[in-house]
Amino acid sequence: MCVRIGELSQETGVSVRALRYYEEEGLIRPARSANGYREFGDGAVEAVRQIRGMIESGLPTRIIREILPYLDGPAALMPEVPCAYMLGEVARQRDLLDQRIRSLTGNRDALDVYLRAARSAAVTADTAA
Amino acid sequence: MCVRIGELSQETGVSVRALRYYEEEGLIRPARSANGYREFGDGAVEAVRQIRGMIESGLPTRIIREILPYLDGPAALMPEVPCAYMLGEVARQRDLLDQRIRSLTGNRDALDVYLRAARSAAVTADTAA
DNA sequence: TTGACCCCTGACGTGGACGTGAGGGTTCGA
DNA sequence: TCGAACCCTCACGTCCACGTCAGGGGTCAA
Repeated sequence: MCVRIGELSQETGVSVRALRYYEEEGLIRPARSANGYREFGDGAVEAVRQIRGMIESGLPTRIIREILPYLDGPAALMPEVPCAYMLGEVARQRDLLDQRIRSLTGNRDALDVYLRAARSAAVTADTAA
Repeated sequence: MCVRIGELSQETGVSVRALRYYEEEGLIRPARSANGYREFGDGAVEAVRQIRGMIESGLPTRIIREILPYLDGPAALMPEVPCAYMLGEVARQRDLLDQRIRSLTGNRDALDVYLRAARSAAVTADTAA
C-alpha cells in the first residue's frame, strides 16, 4: 500500500535522487511517516512513469507541473472554467509535442529505410558468396 | 551557392553560436574560405533543420553524430556490406526513437483530451451565463 | 582611412536535471 | 547491542547545449 523511496526507485528505475528532485519541483507530493520517511501511495509508480516520459520528451519541470493536474482526464476535478492563459499554454505545448513527433517520426522512418536497404544488401551479398 | 554562418543562422533561425557548436560536435562540416570563414553548401539549411529537430526531441549530439550518416537514405554511399555491429546500433537507435514517439504521442493525446474537455466546459459555462 | 558590419578563436557563464558526498537518525536481524 | 541497510537534509559537482564577453582580423562603402 505504502512504499518508501528506495522501493519506488526499484520499481520505476528512477534514481532516489531524481525522485527527491521531483518532489522539490512539486511534481509529486509523497506523505511523510512519523520518522520523516517519504511514503508513496498506489498511483506513484504510474505518476513517476508519466513524469519520466515527459522529461525524456524534453518538457521542462515547470511545464510538467502545470499540466500534470490535467493529465488524469476530464474526470479529475479541474478549475470550474479553466483560465484562458493556461489553455493557451497547454495548447502551445500540445502543438510543440506534435511538431516533435513529426520530426522524430521522419527520422525513424529514414532509419527504417536505411535498415531495410542495408539488410537486403547483406542478403544479396550472402547469396552472391 | 555558398553561404556564411550569419546567413545560415538567419535562414534556419539557429544562433551562430549553436552552429559553431554543431561543428565542434562533428554534426556539420563546413568548408573554409581563404580568410578562415566557414562556407556552407546547399544542403546545410536542411541538415541544420534535421539536427534541430533531433536535439529538440532530446537526442544527445553523440547519438545524432552516429545516426546522421544514415539519414540520407540508401542512395547515399554506404559501406559495401554494412558491419553487423553498426547495423545493431542503428536498429537500437531506431527503437529508441520509436519509444520516444510513443511516449510523446501519449502525452499529446492526453493534452488533447484535456483541451477538448476544458473547451466544452468553457462553452457550457458560457451558455449557462 | 575610417566606421560599420561581418567573421574568427578561446574561454568563462548558465540553466536544467540530476550525481555525489558529508553528516546524521532509524530499523532490524544476528 | 551492534552492524548493515535503509532513510533524511544540506550543499557542492557535473554534463549538455548553448549564451556571452574579450580580443582580434577581413571587407566594403563613404
